[in-house]
Amino acid sequence: MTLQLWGILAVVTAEPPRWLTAAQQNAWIAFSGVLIKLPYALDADMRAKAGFSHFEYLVLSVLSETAERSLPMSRLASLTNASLSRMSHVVTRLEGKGWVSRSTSVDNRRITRATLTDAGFALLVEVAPGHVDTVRHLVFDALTPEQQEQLAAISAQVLERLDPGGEWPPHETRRIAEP
Amino acid sequence: MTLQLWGILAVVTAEPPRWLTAAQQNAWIAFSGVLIKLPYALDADMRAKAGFSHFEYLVLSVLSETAERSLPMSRLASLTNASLSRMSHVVTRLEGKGWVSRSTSVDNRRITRATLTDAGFALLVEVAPGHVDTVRHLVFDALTPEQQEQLAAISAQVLERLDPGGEWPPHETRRIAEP
DNA sequence: ACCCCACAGTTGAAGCGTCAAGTTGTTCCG
DNA sequence: CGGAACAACTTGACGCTTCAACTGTGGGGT
Repeated sequence: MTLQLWGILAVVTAEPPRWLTAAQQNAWIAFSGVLIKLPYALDADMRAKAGFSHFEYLVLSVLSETAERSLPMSRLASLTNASLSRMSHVVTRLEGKGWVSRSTSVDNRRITRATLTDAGFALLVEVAPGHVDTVRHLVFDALTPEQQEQLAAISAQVLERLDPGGEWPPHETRRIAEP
Repeated sequence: MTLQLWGILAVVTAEPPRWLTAAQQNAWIAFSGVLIKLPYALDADMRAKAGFSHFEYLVLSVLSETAERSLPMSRLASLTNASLSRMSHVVTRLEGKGWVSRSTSVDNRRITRATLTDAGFALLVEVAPGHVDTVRHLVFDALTPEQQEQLAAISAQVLERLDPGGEWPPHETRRIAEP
């Protein structure tokens, strides 16, 4: 097992500025390992099984859960924690592969809706169970039911710290007010 | 708070292939939010405070913890969970900024050692306390001591799943044996 | 000695995400 | 009703990571 020294500087400066406790250091070393490896593993799994990224899967998946299988770009972006710009690029790619189509909304022509095509939906049905298996295998099978609940609670509390109001995608273009 | 529907396909296929329980879904939705937002937050914090990425900080930090403030490239890569290629590029950049220097080892000329310069070390001393503050603020201050230990245990168990033997960087170039 | 192969690292192109700057379209408001 | 402000996107360039190929070195075998 490769040791992971994790952003904790061994040199203790003169005035210790509220350092981490030993227990916290242990927790942090292990946790940050998970933060790196788990997303990588999920992505690699997706690419191997389906030939596209975990994020693309997520986008298709979110679309599939809506009634019309379609969403405005900005809603899709915020649901997947992505910037609008990123979503635009991703949808362009997905469009190229024929899994999603774009269309401007009739009632508000600023809005572009991304819609899951039948091909995209079929793909998803094929791939989803395997992905769920992977998640279960990598995460939940390693944990007791109590730990699963602990994880939920811990995650919720940390999320609240990360994103108190709930607004996420680091704010997009905002025109500067000229004096 | 934006709801995050998380890779869980609403359409239940004919034969449910061992789905996730409701509790597991809750845990997964929250946890995957953390998986996305926390790395982003750490990186953003680092860029704002120091002008470089969290990963670069990590590299400098790991070097600073060694006796000689230097490591072979491959060791540095595996300690930071990076590929050798990535590390090579990163060290090139860090070298350009004057924080790290490269030198080929005398006893084994295949080996390149990356060494933290005095400037790099000074930088680290300046930046580290603020980073630790951020980690504590975003993670540990949100948790009770018991939860901190739970997080450590959960992380360790998941890590073992992700990386049973401990070998990580998804294997680099391996020359193909011709028949 | 010689050859083969594994090891350690580098390099360049391709892919994806971010950032800043556009383009339309809509609303607010005097 | 006319323009300023803003909202919803798109686009292009740039930076970082990965991937595949490449260079150079160090052991073994035979």
